[in-house]
Amino acid sequence: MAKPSIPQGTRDFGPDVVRKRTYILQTIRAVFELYGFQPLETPAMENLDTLMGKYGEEGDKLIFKILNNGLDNPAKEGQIRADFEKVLQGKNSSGITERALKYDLTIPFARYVAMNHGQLSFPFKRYQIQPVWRADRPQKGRYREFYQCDADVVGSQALLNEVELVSIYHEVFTRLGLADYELRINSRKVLAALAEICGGADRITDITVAIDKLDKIGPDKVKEELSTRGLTGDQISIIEKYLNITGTNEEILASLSPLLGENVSGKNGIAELDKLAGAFTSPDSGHPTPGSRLFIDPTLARGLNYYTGIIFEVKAPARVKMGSIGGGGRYDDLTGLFGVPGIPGVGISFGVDRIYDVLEELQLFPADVHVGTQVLFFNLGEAESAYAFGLLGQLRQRGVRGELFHENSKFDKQFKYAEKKNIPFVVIIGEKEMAGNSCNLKNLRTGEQQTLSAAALLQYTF
RNA sequence: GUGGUUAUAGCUCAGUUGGUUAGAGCAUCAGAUUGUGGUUCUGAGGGUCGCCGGUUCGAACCCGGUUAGCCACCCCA
Repeated sequence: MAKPSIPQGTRDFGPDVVRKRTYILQTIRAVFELYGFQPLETPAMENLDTLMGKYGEEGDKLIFKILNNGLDNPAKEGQIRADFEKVLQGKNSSGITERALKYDLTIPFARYVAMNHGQLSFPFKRYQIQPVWRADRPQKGRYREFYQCDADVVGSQALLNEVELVSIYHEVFTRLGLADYELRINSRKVLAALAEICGGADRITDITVAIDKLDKIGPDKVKEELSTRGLTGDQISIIEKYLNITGTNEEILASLSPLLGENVSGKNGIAELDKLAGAFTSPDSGHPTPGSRLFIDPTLARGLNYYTGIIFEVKAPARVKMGSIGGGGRYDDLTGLFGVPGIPGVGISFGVDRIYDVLEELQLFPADVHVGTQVLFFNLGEAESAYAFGLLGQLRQRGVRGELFHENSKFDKQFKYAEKKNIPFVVIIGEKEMAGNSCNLKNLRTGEQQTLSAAALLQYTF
């Protein structure tokens, strides 16, 4: 038997890692609940045609497809060979594969809303915490199986939703100790206006793909790329002006207006950005005030082309080298893809695995995430352990997490077990203590030891 | 999907131009220590050098392939 292994880009999570991940997930879940979102889960796999074509050309390639069963059925051999020929030509492949692992949580959610819109009361606010899969090559901060935590509101056009989602981001990252995260916002309407002015609405993808790379490749390379994508010198010089816009949020908006304000879409986009950023400038509203962490970034584009309004992207603090740890945006008509038009929505996503890596690197996990067992009873022999076992049972009834060491081993070994499991207290009961109905309680963090009566132990606050 | 790089004990890593029986630290186990660990000392176990093939009298080392990790590109959380 060959050495066992797991598929590329997947991971096992040991006890310590699960505890830390749970800490992150619980923090996010608690904030979602705090804002009135309700849980939803969807299957690991979807029908392939639910997913195909929703994530752009690149996205389609990254969908994990599931092979149909029964391909080795001799009776169907001819048909299957013909189907496989189609696959080789990149055509319809339902004879070979018709299911796939889900690629994100937003499209399955849209599919769910489209299927159940008759039963849902709108606006419907749902959160979803589940793994997704991408057939990407693994590297830093990139896995083939990873968790997303999404919160979406559908059935409402109000900008108040965007405001609340910004508050959620702020609340979560503050609770996680990542107070110096950066939340960048932009509007697809502004980008659409830019495209309309520079060669037409259908150029929006060419333009956004190029300008999104600004901070990575620099302005000259961006101009180069725009040129190879067929934009004229005049158009590029408008985009150059657009890219040169910097400053505070107010300054950026003031510079955008003369450039795009004549365009209806541009005007709307600018007004929405203004309203959203302005919602957090009043210090005594009682709500989280992420004003200082909220940056309008005209170069933010985001790849998913179903976004139509405000778009979000969260960047880890600059002191760690990690890309985006969250993102989202408004989409006018996601369920329209599934035959139910007219349901607008807006949502955000947290990338738990990347957040984990960031917290690890910055050592921001609280020390007590590792505490499982609170108290360990030493095993000093048959009679002693039977006595200890009784006390342990009573403590457990009080909700104290405890264990009795499984064997009468050397102290050394029992201490090391406690240390390894990060158990803060041990109880040592020998012949003497048993006879006196007492016990020794040792705090391993401080090294202090006290002798208590059995009754006092049962009342002790661990 | 493209490119670079790495793979030696449970972990972190040495290993000379290719040369006899592949090493260290930590960890584990046993003992010094019969009821108070983390210090110290002594000893022990543990490796088909990622996998497959080739060159060679001889391969951990050179060559080809393959798998996996890491990194970058594309793209993205």
